[in-house]
Amino acid sequence: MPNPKQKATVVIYWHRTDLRLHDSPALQAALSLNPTTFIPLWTWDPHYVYKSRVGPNRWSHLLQSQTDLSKSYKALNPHQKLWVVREAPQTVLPKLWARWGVTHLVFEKDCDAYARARDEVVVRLAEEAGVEVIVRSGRTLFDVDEIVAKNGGKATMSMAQIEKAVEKIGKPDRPVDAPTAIPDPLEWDGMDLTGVEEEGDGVLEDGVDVNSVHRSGTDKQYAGIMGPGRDFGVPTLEEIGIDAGDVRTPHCGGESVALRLLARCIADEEYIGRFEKPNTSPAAFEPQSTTLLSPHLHFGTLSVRKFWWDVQDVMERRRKAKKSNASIPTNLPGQLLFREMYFAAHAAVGEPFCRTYGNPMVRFIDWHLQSKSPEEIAHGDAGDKLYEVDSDEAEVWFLRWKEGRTGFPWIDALMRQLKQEGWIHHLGRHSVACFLTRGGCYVSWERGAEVFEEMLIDHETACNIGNWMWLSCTAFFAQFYRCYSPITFGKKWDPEGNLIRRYCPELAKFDKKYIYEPWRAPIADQRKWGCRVTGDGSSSTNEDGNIYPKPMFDFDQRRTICLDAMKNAYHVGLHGDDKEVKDGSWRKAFGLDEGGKRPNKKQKT
DNA sequence: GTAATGTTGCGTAA
DNA sequence: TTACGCAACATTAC
Repeated sequence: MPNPKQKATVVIYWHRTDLRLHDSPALQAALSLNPTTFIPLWTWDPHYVYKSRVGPNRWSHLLQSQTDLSKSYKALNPHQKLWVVREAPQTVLPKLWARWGVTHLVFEKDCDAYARARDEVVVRLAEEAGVEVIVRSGRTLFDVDEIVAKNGGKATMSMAQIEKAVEKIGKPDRPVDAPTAIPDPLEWDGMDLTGVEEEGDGVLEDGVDVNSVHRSGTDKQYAGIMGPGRDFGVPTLEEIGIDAGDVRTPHCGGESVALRLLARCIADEEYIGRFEKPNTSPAAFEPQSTTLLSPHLHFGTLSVRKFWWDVQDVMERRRKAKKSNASIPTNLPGQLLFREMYFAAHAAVGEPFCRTYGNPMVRFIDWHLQSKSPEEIAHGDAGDKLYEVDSDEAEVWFLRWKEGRTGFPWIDALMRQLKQEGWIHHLGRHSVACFLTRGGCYVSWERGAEVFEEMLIDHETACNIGNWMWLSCTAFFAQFYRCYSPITFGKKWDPEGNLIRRYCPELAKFDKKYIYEPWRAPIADQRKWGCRVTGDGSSSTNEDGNIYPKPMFDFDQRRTICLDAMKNAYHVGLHGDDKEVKDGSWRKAFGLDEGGKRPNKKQKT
């Protein structure tokens, strides 16, 4: 119990990447302060909420996770909840410290580039205000800064490197217990922030207005600092301005869901022990072939260390029973190590990690729809598009890819599953990413990463960017001659085409002989099966009834063109931080004309 | 320096 | 089902 003679200990626990109570080292550190007052807080983060595009499915997942956490707090202490404050942390936290008499700020370490910049500001302001800051690692198996240090300060670029680096650190810590009691917040009069939103204008010292979107008037998300009910409640979809009908994912968020899901996976010891990612089917749905735990790792509704150790314990029991386990990197612990690898690479490179421009670790390729430079965008010279439209044809391909109307059913089914449900299997992501970049459209991986960022419920910046680099052969992986076919690859897993029938229902009656290449079906059969293959997919019916688009290009032709172009780009050998990339002279190195168009000549081999 | 290796390719032959 | 050529990258082990 707190000693009444001592100064009150008023602790804000700032939830960000950790919407859970179980195995949270930072939460444990906060509670071990033995607070007289404890305030579990969520601040509306302008980066998460506005800058990055978040689709309805991920929004829904976030709000479900917050609701679940809030309930768990309430179950431990009826006066408690997750207190949601609708303002950017950099501007609102100092106001809260003053108003609530805060002595300590505690949070889980976040090494994403934008988060580090944000947290540096917050920590500096806390020091100025005399608030003690406590930070603990817990989002990853290891402190990623320590991984980077053990890798010689360099980005971890391969499984071998990450394995060596973590070997030097040892085993991840075992999970810590969830709290069994939570101290009270302030009395309501103390919590009430009436008038606080008017204090200050929300602009940081360097002139950056982190709350501009709040006040823009075009966004409904800011209904006062305490929310429309003036009770710090978790926002509703309506408050965010999302139509509930747009939330179509069947996957649910929240710590309690995560722990149930994990327990169900762990109970199947054969599945856990023998799991090998490349042997799980990208075409499986209901049930999917993998664990579906990735969204919970993203929101921190599941502790990655609990996942790791629950799996390790199963494998240990199997070893003792003389049963064999799959090994790194294809097994479950291997999957978690890939996550560490991408986090550590992001931590080592910092802000340029998320793009090509200025990024030393990424190859520069003469993609279509290349990103404009940050300077152009910052100066407002970029116009309405943040990428260069060097080819109208490629932009059409990109939009058709995004909307799932390429005319290749395997690609379209996956992209429609992604849009509807916010999740597709890892190998499905490989298929569509290869198709958009080096194995079809030759469109910049950055365009694809943006679409995934918007649509995936498990979107994790480091993993998403890293995987797009991998698939586009710009970093981590270089065997660009291994190209996924939009026809063969799916067929290998799903010869009946059940995934296609599910997500492209207009093709549901097609014979399996044509399901991956419906344009080859005779017209009479197309009529019989109730869907004509014609047009570009801009509408789903015509006077003949249902229609499905013709393929938007000859894949074999495009594969050859892309392969030659990749060979040439590797020969040119530029990287994101080379001066030719910064000053635009890369076009000359690639033999492109002034308008950036490709001359019709054979590429150098 | 050379050879082996790298979570997850495809098409063809046996 | 397995093996190999395809045309060939980067890293690591030796």
